[in-house]
Parts: sequence; C-alpha cells; structure tokens
Amino acid sequence: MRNPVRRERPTIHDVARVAGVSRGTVSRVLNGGHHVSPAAAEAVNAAIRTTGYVVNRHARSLITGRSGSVAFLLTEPQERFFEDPNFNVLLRGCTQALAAHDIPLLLMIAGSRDEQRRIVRYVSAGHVDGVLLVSSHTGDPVAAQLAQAGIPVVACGKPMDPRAGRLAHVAADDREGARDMVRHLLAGGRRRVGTITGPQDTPGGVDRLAGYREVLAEAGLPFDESLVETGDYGRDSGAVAAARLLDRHPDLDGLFVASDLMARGALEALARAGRSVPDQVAVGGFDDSSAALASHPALTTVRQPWDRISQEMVRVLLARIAGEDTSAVILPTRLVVRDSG
Amino acid sequence: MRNPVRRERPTIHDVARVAGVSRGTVSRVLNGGHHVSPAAAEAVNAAIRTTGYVVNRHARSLITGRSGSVAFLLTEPQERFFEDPNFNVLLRGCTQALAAHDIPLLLMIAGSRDEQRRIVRYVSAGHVDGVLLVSSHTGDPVAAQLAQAGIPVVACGKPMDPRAGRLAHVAADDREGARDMVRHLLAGGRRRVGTITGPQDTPGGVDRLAGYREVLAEAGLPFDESLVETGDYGRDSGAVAAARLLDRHPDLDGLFVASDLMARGALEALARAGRSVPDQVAVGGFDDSSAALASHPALTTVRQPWDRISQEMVRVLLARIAGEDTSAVILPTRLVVRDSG
DNA sequence: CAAGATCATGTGAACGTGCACAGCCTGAAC
DNA sequence: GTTCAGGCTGTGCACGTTCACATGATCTTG
Repeated sequence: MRNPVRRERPTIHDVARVAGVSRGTVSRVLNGGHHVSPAAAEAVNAAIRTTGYVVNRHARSLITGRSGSVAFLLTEPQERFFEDPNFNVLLRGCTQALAAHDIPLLLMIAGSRDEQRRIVRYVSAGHVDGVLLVSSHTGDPVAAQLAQAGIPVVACGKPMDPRAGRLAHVAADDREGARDMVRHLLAGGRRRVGTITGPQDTPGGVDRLAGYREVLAEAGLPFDESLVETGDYGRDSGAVAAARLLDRHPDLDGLFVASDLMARGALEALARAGRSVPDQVAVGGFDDSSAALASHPALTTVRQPWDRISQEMVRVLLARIAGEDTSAVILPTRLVVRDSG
Repeated sequence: MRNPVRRERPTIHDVARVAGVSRGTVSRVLNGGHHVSPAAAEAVNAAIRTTGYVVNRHARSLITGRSGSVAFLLTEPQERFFEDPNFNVLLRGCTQALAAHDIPLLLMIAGSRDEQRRIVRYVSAGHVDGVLLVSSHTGDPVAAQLAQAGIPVVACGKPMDPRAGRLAHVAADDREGARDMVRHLLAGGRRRVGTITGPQDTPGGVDRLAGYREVLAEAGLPFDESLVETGDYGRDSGAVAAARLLDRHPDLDGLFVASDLMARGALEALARAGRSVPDQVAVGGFDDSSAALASHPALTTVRQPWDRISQEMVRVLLARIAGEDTSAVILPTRLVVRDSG
C-alpha cells in the first residue's frame, strides 16, 4: 500500500540464500571479511552483485549503537560565514573527506538557543557518531555539552576557553602566520610597523598579536603599545583603527591587520588620509578572503590551508570515534604576496 | 567497554514504566497523541521530561521504512556554485526549513561518476526519504534514476529534458524576469536593445531569450537575429559576445545579458570600446550575484527569490513524501535597479 | 597419535520501535 | 437492564542487522 518498492529491497537473508551460506557469513564479509574462506567470500560478493543488495543502516545502527554518520555543526552562524568562500571550501572538503569513508554528513545550523537545544538533544541521543564544530564564539556551551554527553567533537579553530583544553581541534598556525607577515613587512624595509588586532577574547586576536610582538623583539625593535589597535574583524572597525594609528603615528610605514575585512577598511582610511599603498605604507591582511582580491590594491595576506584543515578535521574525528585520543593539529599558513605590501 | 553512556540512554520502555503505562501508549503520545486520554498523555510527557528520553530514530526507521531525513544533492558541482552567495542562501534555507520539521539534511556532492553511483545506491536503498536536487546539467541521469527507484525528488530550476516533465521542480520565473528587465530598458528610452543569452540547451537560456522577444513584440519593435548573441554564462563569453554585437551594431543603446558574470564581461568590453554605461549603453544582468555589486558601475539585475525557492522546495518535497502529487512551482523575480541601466 | 589450537561456519538472541489486534471501560440509547 | 458503539489501553510480533556462542573441520605439536 504505502510503498511496494520497499518490499523488493533485498535483505541480508536473501543474499545468504543466493550465496548458499548463512547470514553470519554474509555479515562477516560485509564487515571486513575476516574469518571467511575465499570461496565463501566470492560467493557472497557475487550474490550481492546479482541481488543489488545494500546494507540497511538503520538495522545496523540499532544494534551497533553507531549511526555511521557525522554532523557538521555551525553554531551562532554569521552572514560572513556564508559569504566567505573559505567556509565553503571547509564544508565541501569535509563532505568529500567523509564521502571517501562512505559516511554521510548532516548539516546543522544552530541559530537560536532553541535550535541549539534541539541539536544537542539530537546529537546526544546518539544519532550521529561525532561532530565537526564550527563556532565563531569562544565560550560555546554546545561544545561542553556534547563533550559531557560523550560525543566526539572536533572544532575548527583553537578554542579560547582554558577549560576546553581537552577539546580536539584543528587550526591554522595564527602565530607563525602573523610572524611571517611581520617579517615580510620588516624585510621590505619598514621600521614603524603598527598592527590592528582582533578581540583579545578570541584566539586569533591573541595569537596574531603575539606573533607581531615576537618578530619585533626578534628584530630588536621596541614594542610600542600605541602602535596597537583592536578591532572586531569587521570592515568599519579597521577603518577607525587605522585612522587612530595614523593620528598617533604620522610616520607609520607598515601595518599588519588581523583580518582582510579590517584591512580593507584600513586601506580606505589610508586613502582618505592621502597615504599611498604600498609606497608610503605597506599593508598586510589575514585570511585570504575574497575581500583580499577585490580590494585596491590587491591585499598581501596570510592564507589558511582550508582544504587541509577540513581533511584533518575529518581524520581526527574518525580517530576519536575509533577511540584514539588524538590531540590538536596545527597547520602551517602561507604568505600570499600581492600589491599592498 | 565501548561506550558506557549508551547503556544509560532511556528507551520507550523506561518512559512507560515511569509513567505507569504501556509502551503502546507512549508510542501513541509520540506520534500525534490520538486515542490517548489527557491524563495518560500528561503522565507520559512528564516521564519523557524526567528521563530525558529521545526517540531512537534507527529503531523507528527500521519498522516504518522511512528514515526521517532528506538529502541535499549537488550533482556536477562547479566552482561557481560555492562562490555564489545565492547557492549558500539556498543551502541554508533548505536546512532551516527542514529543521522546522525536525528533519536533518544530508549534504551530498556528486563530483565524479563513481560518486554519483555511490549516492544513487545510497539513496535508492531508502536511507533518505527524498532528495533536493541541484544540478547544473540539463539531462542529469541522476534525477531519472532516483525517480525510477521511487524516491521523491524536487529539483531546483526548470528541467530541460521533456521526458522529465513529471519531475517536480521549483524555479524562478525566468521569462517574466527577462520581460521585466527588457521593459525597464525600453522604459529608459532605449530602442536598439541587444541580448546576450545563455546556451539554448538550458532552460534559463531559452526562457530569458523568449522574454526578450516577447517584450520587443509588445513594444512593436522588430526582432533582429543579429542583435542576439549566445554565451556560456561565463565572464569571458560575455565580453566576446558584447564585442561582436558592437561590431554589428555600433548604435547599440541597450543590452540585456542573461547572467551577471557575462554582464560583467560585457561591461569590460563596452569600456574597451569607449562606450559609457549607462549613458550610451544601458546594461541589465540576471541573478543578482556578488558580481553585480562588485562591478563598475553596479549592475542593474534580476533577483531570484532564493529564500522562497528553498522554502518551496522543502514544502513540495515533504508533500511528495506524504504522497501528494504537487506540481511545479514558479516564483516571481524582482528587478533590482542599480547604476548600469 | 592424541590433544589442543585455530579457523570457518551456523544459530539464537537482542537492539528499540510501530502496528495490528484484542480486550477493557464508559456512556448513551432503547 | 441490556446492548452497542467507540474511545482507551496492553501485548505479541516484526523490521534487518550484529554479536556471542557452539559446532565441526583442519592443522599443529609434543
């Protein structure tokens, strides 16, 4: 009545009958093929082909307790995520890395508190084996709740919360990326290099500032508080910060900005102040977002290896699901030199 | 040993015991609450709260034959999809519309033939109840294969294949959108209006050209073959086509281009030919992609209602899953007037 | 050569749920 | 008071798979 097609779907029992073996043998062939004679294995595989059998994952999950699927969870989504090509590379990369293991990806977006609760309940109920977490917020309660429920979680980006020390994560090396950029600016002969960093309650903000300080020390330059401004990663805050820096230091000749969006705002502020880039002021951004190419001049920036990040996130998550206690993975960034510095 | 948490997960049986009723009653409360006394229903709901019970979807699926999940399938993915904010609106919209029904979305990307086969097998095996299909290709075999397997499918965009007449789909009204744009150009006083259309084996190409012809006829203007060029929706083809049109018709004063990307190429070609936009030539695009805002001058274009498209796709798919035979849905577009025409 | 070890195979039980069916109770109608 | 209808509730079964265990066969080893 409801769906006559369903009745025709072959089961493991049909395969066993066709192959002339028992259900157990078919099951063993399906799961690794250990303790099965070559002859039996071949018969089973042939029967699978002729019947067009596909394993019923629900029945399998019911008894194994594993779902064979993974969630890609985006909490506190922001417009900029969806407009960011990098985010899409991440999503696509995770999907394909999982597909190689025949694991479907469930896309979940937790906008409101209600949605968060619903998703935490869904996941905690064991409907997915693990979670790839993308969160813009540092003290995300979702991560803690899932961890407490015993669900393997791998986050994208370094968590700020010190309690989350045990939270597995994959991130780009912000600190080394910042160092590369500031070294590049100094190598270009700049000596009065300021920085616009991110909020100091985000790991990116902290680490990118740390890299800046370290290279200055390396080069024997003094660290000057007044050369540091803090933004919110947005375009406008970059413009405001750059204007302030110019105000305090008219002789500014280099500027390391912790995001491309802020860098774009900074470029505009510099233009308004009559400074030419890169002749008078060299500017370096961070992220290699689409804003970097679209800006004038094209932005020198730091690229995070999003394709590798997605692959590593999947690798680490699968390892955790398998019971291994894989620790954090930090991947190297790459300096992309364009026209701005 | 493997996961001690699992043992603690309450089942429908635990709820029944706490509520002092039978499994059947709990099941009835869970599925609509018909034929249950208010007292029993309240007791069950209380027990659900105290035990923290969440239904085991695998057990449910095993017996109902439905998975309670839906796939978002992208076949023959192209870079431009992921770079297109509109695509992301679609994906996000579908996820959220499904979330409102407590249905998870499985993201699947079929790049290679192998991946297509794998996904068709997965879906045909009944692991999802329906498919939201996004395909750039017109004669996509996946749609036919899924339909043959009895899986409800709703496509995004009008299918070209006449055999696919029965394929449910949700699309923007390309024809009316094109008409709006050409009417707008004529209303601006333009009389020598050319068009760069898309490939004539894509529905967008056909319908947008049809709209152009119809408005010309409406206005009593003759249809001139030499005012029509065909591109491939890409930037370069737009530039080439525009140059050819200018060659044949130096007095061209209006141009309707069937995609923003081609329009951007056309703008470049017009600039090279020394034409000012919109003073000498008014240009209208289609899609309202990010290219439209980034171009100089900002592109007048036709916006497709991607948020509504996603909602309708979900609505139609759920209706089809429920057995209703919902037909195609065509949604109105909106003219976005900017600086180019 | 016997005893144990190793391997291939079959079998019953269990996972947690929805559904059909049967039985119960209540209340209304005659 | 009896009957009948109809809503409410409990119970057995089935869904398709994996896993633990038992059995028999083959191989190894002292």
